[in-house]
Parts: sequence; structure tokens; C-alpha cells
Amino acid sequence: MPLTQAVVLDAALTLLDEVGLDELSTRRLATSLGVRVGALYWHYPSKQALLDAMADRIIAEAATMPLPDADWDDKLRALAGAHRDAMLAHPDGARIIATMSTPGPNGRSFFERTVAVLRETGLSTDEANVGADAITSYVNGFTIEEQARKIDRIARSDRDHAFAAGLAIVLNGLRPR
Amino acid sequence: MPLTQAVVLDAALTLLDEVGLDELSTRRLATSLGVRVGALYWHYPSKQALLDAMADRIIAEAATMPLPDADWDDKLRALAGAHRDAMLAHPDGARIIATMSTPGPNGRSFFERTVAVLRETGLSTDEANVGADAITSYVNGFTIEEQARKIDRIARSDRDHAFAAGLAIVLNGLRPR
DNA sequence: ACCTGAACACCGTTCAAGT
DNA sequence: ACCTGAACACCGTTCAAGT
Repeated sequence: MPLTQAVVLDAALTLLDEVGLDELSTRRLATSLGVRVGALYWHYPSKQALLDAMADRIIAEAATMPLPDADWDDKLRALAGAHRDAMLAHPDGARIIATMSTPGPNGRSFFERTVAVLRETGLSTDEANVGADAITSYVNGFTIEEQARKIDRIARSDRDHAFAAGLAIVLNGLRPR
Repeated sequence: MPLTQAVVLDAALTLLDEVGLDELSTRRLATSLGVRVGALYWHYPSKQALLDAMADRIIAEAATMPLPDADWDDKLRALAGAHRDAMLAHPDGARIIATMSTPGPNGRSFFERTVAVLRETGLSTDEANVGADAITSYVNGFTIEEQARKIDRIARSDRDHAFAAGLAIVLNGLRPR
């Protein structure tokens, strides 16, 4: 059967999990699929386009995760935690998100979910966008640093605690008064 | 005269400014210095080691910038702004910081300056470290996103405003009560 | 429509040998 | 001490030609 975008994408994520981003070459990917390199370019116009698709797939889980029926801050904690977990689920996941050229549909819908929760607290659209930007920037910044430099050097539970403590500061800054 | 680490580093930053990170190869760098590729490996053990040195040089300006004689939040705004400006001063500056394998002396001393300001507000060492982590993560996350995707698509003044608004949320979360 | 074959123009790194 | 020459083992991308 012929290749499809979805098959190439799945193989790319599998290869990422096996070898990491630095070893993820189009040629290795082609070999893993049993085709020649050139074949990939019929399905994706460039390696970056494939990386963009991988990035959007990585946040897909966070974008579709069910929200807890709880207070606004618990909802935001759940969203931010799912965002971080999605990136940590693959080697260099955060770096792939950080380097993507443009956010995909899952990335945008994840962001809109955060905006929606903030609107529930009484924020205007502009204020909610700023708030979602602050949370997203914090999560991305923390997780990129964490995944690039702390993995296997600091225990996961300690990193979870540090993440929660910083998030608490951001959420505290968003608390309605 | 023979090459030195400093000369190689300066040439690498110049080349970065000219062609960006994706075109910054050891071979182009060697050509710009008038030597063969192998010569670089006498001064730096790997390209990543050179990128780490570039990262630490990029934050150097923020690490040595004089602090305003003002309130704690104005000091933190000055530090965070200098941090962002330092990364924006070079193409892909934020990406180089995000991808560095380990923070250098300037990066660490910049972080310690942030911690010191937070301690002045009455926070414990642990609390100040969490706070500095939150601010740093926010600045890195915001600037990576900004530099990767918004440069030349959104006016600098609008990006400055968005940055300040998000930072205000983080600082608000750190306000002593 | 989808892929192969083969090329083009590159990479980062190593290391004996030169000076 | 510092660099050259030359190689090793790769890259991403393109595109005529095949099926």
C-alpha cells in the first residue's frame, strides 16, 4: 500500500522516540519506512513541514483532554499540566514545539481553551489572551529548560514540584480581586 | 597571529548576525576566518560547545547591566527586559539560549541577580529561586515564540506591549501581601 | 499517483602529517 | 602549539525517469 501523510507522521514520531531529534534525519526516516528519501517529498514539502505536523500531533493530547469540573484555577492547572506532559512524552518534544514555524490547529485550539477558561473568571477577550499568553509562555519556557537540561539529573517529582510552584505564581497574578 | 577562542566566538556571532542559525555551519565559519574546518576543533571541542559559548555571550549584556535604583518590581522589569532584549539582539538568539546544553557563568549570574532582587522583598531563598524560575521561564517562552514566529509580522511596539502585559501578571503573582 | 535512481551541494568530526 | 589535507560518514532537497 502507498504511503500517506499520516503513515509518515507516525513513523517520524516513532523514530523520534527511538533516537531523538538530533538523529531524526529524512534518510533514516525513509529507511524505517522502506522507501528512498525522495519519496517523503511527495507527502511533505520539507522536513520542517513534517516537524510542524509532529509538533501539532504532540499537543493534540493536551488539546483534546477533558477539563475537570472544578474552579477556574484547577482547570488552568489541568491544562498547563497536560501541555507540559504532552511535550515531555517525547524526547525533545518541547524543542520541536519551540522551533515549529507556525502553530497548527491543535495548538490553536489548545490556546483557545485556555482563553475560554480565563473569560469565565470575568476577563475581557484581550485580558484573557494576555493571560493565556503568560501561562503558555511560562509552560513552554519551563519545559524547554527542563527537557534540555534537567531530565535524568533532577527527579521527576522535584521537577513537578518546581513546575507547580512557578505556575502558582502565574495563576496568583491572574486571580480576580 | 593564531586563532583564539575569543576570535572564533566573535566571528561566530558576526556570522550568526549575517546568515542566522540555520546557515551557521562550522565550514562557513572556518571560511570567514580564513582557516580550514579542522582548525576550529583545536579551539572548541564541538559545534555545541561553541553554541554554548555564544549563548553565554548573548546574555552577558543582561548580566552586567546596571540595576535602576527603584522598587523591586521596576528592577525585575529592567532585568526581564534586558534578558529579552539580549536575545532579540541576534537572529535566533532565543533558540540558541533554549538549545544550550548547560548555562554558562553569565547565565548563572543573571539568574542570581533576579534571585537577589526577590530576596529583598522578603522571600526566602527557596521562594526567590522559584520566583526567578517563573520569571525566567516566562521571558524565555515568550521570546522564543516571538522570535520564531512574530518577528516582521507584528510590530515591535505591539510585541513590547504584550511582553509587558504578561510580565505584569507574573510580577503581580509575586507581590508581597 | 506515487516512487526510484541518481545527483547536487552541502554537513560535523577526526586525525595523521606538516610547520 | 596550532593548522592543513584529506578523509569518513553522513545531511536535505530536487527531479527526470519509471511503474
